[in-house]
Amino acid sequence: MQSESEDKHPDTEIMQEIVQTELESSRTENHASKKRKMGERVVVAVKIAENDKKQQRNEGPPSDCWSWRKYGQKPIKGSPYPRGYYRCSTSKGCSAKKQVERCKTDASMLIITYTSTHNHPGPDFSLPINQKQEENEIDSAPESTYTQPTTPKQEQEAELLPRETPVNNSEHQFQYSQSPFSSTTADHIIVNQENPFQENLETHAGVYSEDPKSVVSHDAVELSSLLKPEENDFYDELEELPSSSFFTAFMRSSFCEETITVNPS
DNA sequence: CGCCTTTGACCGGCGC
DNA sequence: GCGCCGGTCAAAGGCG
Repeated sequence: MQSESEDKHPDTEIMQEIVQTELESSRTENHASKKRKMGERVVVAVKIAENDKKQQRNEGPPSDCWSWRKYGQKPIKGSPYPRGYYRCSTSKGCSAKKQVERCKTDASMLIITYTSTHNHPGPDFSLPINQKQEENEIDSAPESTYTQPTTPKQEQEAELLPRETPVNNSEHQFQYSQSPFSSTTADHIIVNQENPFQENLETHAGVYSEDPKSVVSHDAVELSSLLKPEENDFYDELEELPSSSFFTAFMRSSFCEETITVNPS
């Protein structure tokens, strides 16, 4: 499988996506007690093109501007498809990981779970080396308090949006460090609306910030309709997310190139 | 030669 | 305490 090496030429046709997060930690101790300790997670459901043989046949993860190295694969109980474990190989020491699995009821749907964060700018980023180093230093603290998930989807979405949101310098740098994106991916993305992300921005991001539950459940319905009942608890949890959660912040950052400040402390 | 995937083993968390 | 399960490690082999 050389799908990773073909990363820069994604075949993935992204038709639909649902983004959700889980918060780690003491604040969600009930959840934490149920699941293993894990950092912030961002789950992205990606529908791949039906004619995408590579994606259909195998677990070739949707491409993005990061390079990922597979470090494991495990069959998941209750799912006919294995889950692949990937680690960011763009930068040594980057703790970003992702898990790729298929929706068990819809093989064309990939469930990608991002964990941890990239502690380095994206590969195509035009930041000067010394600036990258600075950011690495800044974010080198293993359990950085302002960790926020970085998803390639985020990058792709951002690329589709007009960059009309200037932010102040330091924040902008951070945003880049957490959410770099490459122009090499966007032209491969086919969406089923003229500007779905713009619409998302208007219809989702705004609502998320006010009432995440309603939107989350709305989106969850779409995916949960594809899932077997036992998978729905996944979304049940989601609905319990605090409204001021990192999820809200993530959604904001996902749909617009705005700086977010995640500072739990 | 370096980087990647594959795959079985290992480990720790969790439920019973 | 035990077994199940998910996540990670690491050796081996492949590929460009």
